[in-house]
Amino acid sequence: MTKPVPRTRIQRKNIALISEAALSVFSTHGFRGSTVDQIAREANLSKPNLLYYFPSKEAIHQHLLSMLMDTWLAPLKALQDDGEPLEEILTYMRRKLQMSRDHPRESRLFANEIVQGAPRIMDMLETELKELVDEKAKVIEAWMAAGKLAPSDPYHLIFSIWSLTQHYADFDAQVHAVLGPGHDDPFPEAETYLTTLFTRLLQP
Amino acid sequence: MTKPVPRTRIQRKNIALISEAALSVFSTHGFRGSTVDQIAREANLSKPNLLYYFPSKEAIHQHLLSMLMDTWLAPLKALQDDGEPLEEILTYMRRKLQMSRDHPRESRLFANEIVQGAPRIMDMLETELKELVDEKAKVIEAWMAAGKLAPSDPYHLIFSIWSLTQHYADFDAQVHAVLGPGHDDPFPEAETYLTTLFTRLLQP
DNA sequence: GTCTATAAAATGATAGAC
DNA sequence: GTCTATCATTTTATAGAC
Repeated sequence: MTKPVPRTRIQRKNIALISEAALSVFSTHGFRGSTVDQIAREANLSKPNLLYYFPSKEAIHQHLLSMLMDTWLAPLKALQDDGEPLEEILTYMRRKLQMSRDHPRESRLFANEIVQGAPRIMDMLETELKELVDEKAKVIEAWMAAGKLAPSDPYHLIFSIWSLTQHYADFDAQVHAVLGPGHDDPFPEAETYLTTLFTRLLQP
Repeated sequence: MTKPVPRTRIQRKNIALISEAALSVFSTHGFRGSTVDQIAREANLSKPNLLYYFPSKEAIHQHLLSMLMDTWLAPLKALQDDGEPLEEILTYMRRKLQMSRDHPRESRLFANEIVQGAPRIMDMLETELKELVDEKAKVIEAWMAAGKLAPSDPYHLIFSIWSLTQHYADFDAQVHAVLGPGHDDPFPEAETYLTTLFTRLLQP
């Protein structure tokens, strides 16, 4: 589905250029709403030249999604079995919030795909993502059973961290519309708010 | 932008048919990802017949968005100044969660639009929505100042209710992928989880 | 590797008969 | 009001020169 590993310097450079441009375009307009022309312009390449590196629009999209899946899952992977429970959860939340701030396009790329039923990514959700969440849910459950965290549903706890942190990237347009033009960067306030929220929820 | 008020019975029926079909299609594929043909098929009308009732694809989309904005805002409008503060917030959360369960297409219609930068709806967000949130944020702030709720940021409190409840509609595909095929309806668990969350956060 | 030109299909919208 | 036929444009993708 994706191109073989790039060999030459020029191939690496152009594939990186295309990936960067495609991330901007797909995250803003969704898969169907994006055109190869748009991506080519954004990458400063001609359309046929772009299609020399990827066989189709779908291949670019697939390449992006699988390339970014690791970044997407890294914060949850970093949740440490042997850490201090509440601090581990708060650190996970903060890393996710930081990703929303630093990589909003990546977040919206996945958001677009999932809101539309995840047709091109369902496989990865049912395998990679589910297995990771199952594993970490067990860790959280053990913490709760040991009385180190107040009891609640570990799956919905993870969903709530996703939704609360990704909201500031995915629904950025709405957040800014509601807070108004005079408002500063909402992320510092969000971090304070979410720290309080999870501390009060989880402190035994 | 939208058609004038329908006069005859047949007009009312067909406009309702088209709106229903368009809601399904737009909420699943986004504006650009949807085709007039798809909507027409879903409504059991020919494409020219559909375009007899609406001048363009964009007009159908606009019609839907403004028609549904009231439903979308109703739960927050119902937040009562003179109610018991924690109960009012919990009731608002439950109504939003119920909307995610009963009207997931409406939720995804707005989610698609906002994730893509809200190009066709920004006006409403900056006026109608902002004014309503400003008003209710003041009510919540007054409750906190009076010691009836634990202090926190009222805007981010509202954002958190939106993100947590809409997550179960907008990211439904992911929720089901992670919970697995053997899992029941996640809404009852979600309601329990979110009740605990907001109670622990807000109880003075 | 990159370009111009263009094929082939999809899509939004209209004309005009009934 | 509804249909068939069709136009105009956009869009994905390819051919072939350089």
